[in-house]
Amino acid sequence: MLMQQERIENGDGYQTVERAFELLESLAGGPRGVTELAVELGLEKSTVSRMLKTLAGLGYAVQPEKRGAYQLGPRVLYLADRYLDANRLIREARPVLERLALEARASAHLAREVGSQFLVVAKEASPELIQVASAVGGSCVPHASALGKVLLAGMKPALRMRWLQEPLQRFTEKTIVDRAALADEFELIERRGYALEAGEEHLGVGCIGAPVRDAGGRWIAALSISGPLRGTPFKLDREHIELLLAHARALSAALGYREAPAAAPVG
Amino acid sequence: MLMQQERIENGDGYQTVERAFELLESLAGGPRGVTELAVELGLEKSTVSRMLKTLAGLGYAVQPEKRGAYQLGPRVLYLADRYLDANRLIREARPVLERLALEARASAHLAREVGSQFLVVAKEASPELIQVASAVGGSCVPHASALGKVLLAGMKPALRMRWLQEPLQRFTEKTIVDRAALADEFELIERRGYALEAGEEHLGVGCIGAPVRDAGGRWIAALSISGPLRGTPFKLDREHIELLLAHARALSAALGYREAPAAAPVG
DNA sequence: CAACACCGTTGTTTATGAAGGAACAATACC
DNA sequence: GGTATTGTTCCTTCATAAACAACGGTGTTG
Repeated sequence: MLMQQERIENGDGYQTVERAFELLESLAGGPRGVTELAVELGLEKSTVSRMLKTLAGLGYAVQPEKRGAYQLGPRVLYLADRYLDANRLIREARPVLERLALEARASAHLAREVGSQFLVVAKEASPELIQVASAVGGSCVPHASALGKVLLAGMKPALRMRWLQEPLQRFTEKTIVDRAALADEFELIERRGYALEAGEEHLGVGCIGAPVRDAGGRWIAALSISGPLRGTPFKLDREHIELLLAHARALSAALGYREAPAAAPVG
Repeated sequence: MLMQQERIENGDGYQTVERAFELLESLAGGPRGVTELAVELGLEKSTVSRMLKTLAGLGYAVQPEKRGAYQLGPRVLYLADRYLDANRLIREARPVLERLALEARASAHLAREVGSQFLVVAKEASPELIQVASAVGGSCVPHASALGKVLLAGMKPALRMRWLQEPLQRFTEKTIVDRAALADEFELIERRGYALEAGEEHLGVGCIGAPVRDAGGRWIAALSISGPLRGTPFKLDREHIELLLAHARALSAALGYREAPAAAPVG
């Protein structure tokens, strides 16, 4: 097969499979025609046509009408359904996210460490018209998002180091790129039990993050609410922090975490 | 590449892609090792190992620990999320299914025609311990399930014929395989507005199906409750039929369907 | 109404990239 | 400490996927 295009990262990994998923993820953006996709991905029309036919045969794509455009097929639901079945965290989180988004009038997200990334594994969009865009399955920045900072703060310092080895990218003037300042930040988050982020990743967008604990008390995931800092009811204030913490505690409880009984008041 | 195994259906379709998805769907059943999968699918260990690495690189599989077994990755959630975004029917159906399953104490399903199949596109498991097994993304039998019969009953007779061309498979002694009897059945379903099925596909399992209508009144999907005919509160009785119909009407209304005003009583 | 432009599909050919087989490195288990 | 089993990596080979061009539709336009 002649590869007229540049093949940069071909260390290993099945080229054909990678292309199939590229195609599928393009389809995820809405119905697409063969020619359109071929141009978008720099492939041959015939390749795309045959690939889509394969995907359609498997149910991961559908072609509503003969000789027409393709779109995502319902078989993707099967995989997701099975994934959720195996992940108690996400299953338990769904209703919590729904209530949280509604009450906070902000977008609610759940993230956790998967492989070597921090990924958003569930979300509920804000009921407000204006909301921050995000996608399930996307990754989040370790040092510049409330979700990432909570996940890092919950790790043993040795593990945390491995996440902060690479240079810390600066997204805005508020991004914390100083390692000493970040260390203080983690200490603060661990002590207070929540993280704040105001424009560190995107200017004008704020986020509050809180840990989700498993039965052993470990911080295994992060729950957050986020939204524009102006124009919606969402604010980085005490009320929203308490609301988030309440729901994070509820989710932790659903996972079997029992809070330590409050210390008896002295005297 | 030497294909020592029989390659029966290789008309077209990318072999590598088909294998990748076979692998993924195997993983959907739970964590699997490389060797295990290789045996299960009749592939070479090396092939499976490389394929899984590719899938892991894309996020569709994960290997929780080095040199360990693989499982499904969170990227599958992304595709499903986008699919749902594009499908108002399923989005609106989810809360309806939840309530319906809880109130009927039975499994609730939503099915529709996709490509050339009737597929379950959403479900909510029964709150009862004993429940019928089913999977989102699976297909349902046109002539022997309540879902299938409702979908067929809602079609124009000409279209319906195309679904019933092949010989009608008999699953149990109750399966309707006589075409005249089936025609009567469709007429009945259309008149009553719901379908009953008792052991036609699996002995001991019953199902009630009702149509979901779009704004134009067309039957675009089928909603159902199903469960064992003994051992749970689920029954094929008037109470459950009315419950299902109420939720099906609610879903239709959410999709913009306005019921015709009841005819004024005569006299 | 014919000519055109566009789309998705389908042959055919070729060398590329995936499959095979075996050896390799880690574990876990006697 | 040996042994069995796991997942990974080499290397060779040829079957397979990519390219390219021609085809058969559909809708549009002069």
